Amino acid sequence: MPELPEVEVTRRHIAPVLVGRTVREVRTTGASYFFVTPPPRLARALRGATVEALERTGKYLVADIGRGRRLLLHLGMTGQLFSGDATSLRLLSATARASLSPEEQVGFEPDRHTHLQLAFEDAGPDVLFRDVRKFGKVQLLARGERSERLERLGTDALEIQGDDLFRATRRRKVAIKTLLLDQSVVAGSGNIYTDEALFLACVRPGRAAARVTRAECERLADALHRIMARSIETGGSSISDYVAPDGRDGRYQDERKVYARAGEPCLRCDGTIRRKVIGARSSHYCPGCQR
DNA sequence: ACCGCACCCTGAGCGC
DNA sequence: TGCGCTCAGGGTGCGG
Repeated sequence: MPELPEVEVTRRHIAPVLVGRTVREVRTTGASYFFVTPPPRLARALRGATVEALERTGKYLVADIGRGRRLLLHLGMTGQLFSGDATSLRLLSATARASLSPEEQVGFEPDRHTHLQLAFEDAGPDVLFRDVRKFGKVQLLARGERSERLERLGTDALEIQGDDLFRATRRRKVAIKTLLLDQSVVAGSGNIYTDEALFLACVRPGRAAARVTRAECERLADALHRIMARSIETGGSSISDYVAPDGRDGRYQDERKVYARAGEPCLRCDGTIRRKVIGARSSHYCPGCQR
């Protein structure tokens, strides 16, 4: 489940493989929910284009493909953007994984979940975008075309200040967890890191947003920065499908304190981590430390 | 304006 | 062995 840190790690790995290269050939799967821009039009625009830059905004990757055009990429829940020479068992189904050792899997054969494949004019590796559940998105923006998706986004999670959070929470009855997941408030937040930030800031996820104090908002902003910066350093969390573009797994999942630890002991007090559904998302917290 | 919820999609894991 | 069920939770959009 890629959140800001996974998207940023992806950007840092894939930018050197993408920027400065000219697309020779584009392969796509058929029209679907995944393609905001219909595949034929996307392929026409990308062929011959040179990638000038790759930036991140919230969970979106935005590629400058020249002549004012931009390519928007979102990894959704199961999106994997990687280089054709990557090696990772995580790129395979569990059944295929069970029958192969890491040494046996070299490179990657595009499967039916590989929706976009770019080959380049130089002899270097292809760039592939695979997404099993197709919650990801690919969208071409023409010169000067505005993007509602990008305009909707709030302050980047790495930049957000306690005061921004405090103002956003006033008179809001929703759970603080739900508000933190709102991309128009905190761009780049996701289920794992909001749970971790709420734990670090000692705020219970189900509490009404309006009841969170200014001091707690300060702690939450600080916690988001620290947790996400640390996750980027360690290569992100590889809990289910996430894999870095070089095929390596992240290691942040080893540092998480509450996410997917229901029933296990709290690392700060003698309590037990609990799981509760808030806003249709599972939340993990320590009832002892988080008030 | 705000809130809760259904929906998009596929695969893993479970009970029977 | 396989069927049917639930769960995963990113984002959008709709009805109340």
